[in-house]
Amino acid sequence: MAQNDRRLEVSEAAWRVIAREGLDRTSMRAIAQEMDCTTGVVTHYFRNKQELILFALHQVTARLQVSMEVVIADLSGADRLVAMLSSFLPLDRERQEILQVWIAFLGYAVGREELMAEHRQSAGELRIVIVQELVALQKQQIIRSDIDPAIEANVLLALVNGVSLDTLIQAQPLSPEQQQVVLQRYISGLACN
Amino acid sequence: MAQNDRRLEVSEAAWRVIAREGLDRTSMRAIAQEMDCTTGVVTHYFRNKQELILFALHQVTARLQVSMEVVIADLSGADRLVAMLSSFLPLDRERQEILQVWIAFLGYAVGREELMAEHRQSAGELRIVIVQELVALQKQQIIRSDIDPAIEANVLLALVNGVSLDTLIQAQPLSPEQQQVVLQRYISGLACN
DNA sequence: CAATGAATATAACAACTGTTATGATAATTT
DNA sequence: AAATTATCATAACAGTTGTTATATTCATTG
Repeated sequence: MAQNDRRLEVSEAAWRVIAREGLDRTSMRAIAQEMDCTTGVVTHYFRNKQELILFALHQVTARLQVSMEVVIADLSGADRLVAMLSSFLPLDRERQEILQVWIAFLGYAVGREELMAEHRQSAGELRIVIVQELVALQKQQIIRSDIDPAIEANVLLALVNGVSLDTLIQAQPLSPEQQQVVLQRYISGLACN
Repeated sequence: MAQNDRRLEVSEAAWRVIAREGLDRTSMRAIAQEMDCTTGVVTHYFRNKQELILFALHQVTARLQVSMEVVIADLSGADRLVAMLSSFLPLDRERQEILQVWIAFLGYAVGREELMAEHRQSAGELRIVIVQELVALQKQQIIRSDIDPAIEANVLLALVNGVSLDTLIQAQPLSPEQQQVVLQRYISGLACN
């Protein structure tokens, strides 16, 4: 579908501007300039700026979710959980850009309940996936039975988000290898004695 | 000093507007209106908006740091580390607002290296404090000697930031009690066998 | 080929932004 | 008491914003 492709082009141009210049400097005109065209294109595919922002935010979460499902396709056991969570870490340039855009969106959502609700929506969906994974690992007696999946899912996602943030705000951040080690070590701590 | 008091008033008014309406809607006029006065006050105590933003950001981190030092004053051992890190968790309304403002600033700093450098500055200072604390605990043989303080400090701060974020973006977030349990449990895992 | 509609450009709109200059008033200092 | 300065209000500025309307070009369809 060519229409959808063009919408994606606009959305990705928006990403680039956001990561490079910040969300508040990402105007309709700046996005158009990034695409080497005029605002006519942008306004033709998106009614509002809010519709554009929302679409771009959905693209961020959707892309992460797809890349996760690809990675875990042929894995099982604890490795599978590690891979699931690792797929959200900013291990390469693309995911670093996604993280930047995501943080920009999150900051923008402060004081905007409709946008914050979107974040909670996607975070909630992801949380459910993790909960199910933990339940499955418990049934397989791979992780301890005294773990509450409903809580541990929050902790695991918190660890991933925190480690991701670390790469943004720390002058001496964890290296990609260290990030994965941290995650792996924590999860191996959940294993049956 | 009355001058400084008035600057703080402006800064705190800015906080309230940011948490309520978002950073991009926090204009000079909005801040003035929040103080029930005109922009003359705002411009009199701050040259630029950037100077105001930077001052408010400093206030956020400074307030957190002071409250931390108060809490840990008469503590020692592992409890001290737990208390240090807990003081950054959004356990009450005030710290929840601080978190919101902090996230708004962080998102605003994406694409603005000068502002991001400020974040890295304060994060780096905090990290050093944690590293020193870990070294001290190692010397007292309270935590394991195979732990690398330089890395573990990042992990601990990542966990705190992640758990804090959890309360913002999860529909079913960890309760204040659970947040502290998570932290306490992780730190007790660092103890000497 | 004609016609319909999509795709893009251009321009104008009012609203809002940070900044600055200018007054007016109150407080402090000399 | 006079003078100076801090404090605050008001107004105007140029620039930017999202939005909208209109015009033009192009492709598709009947």
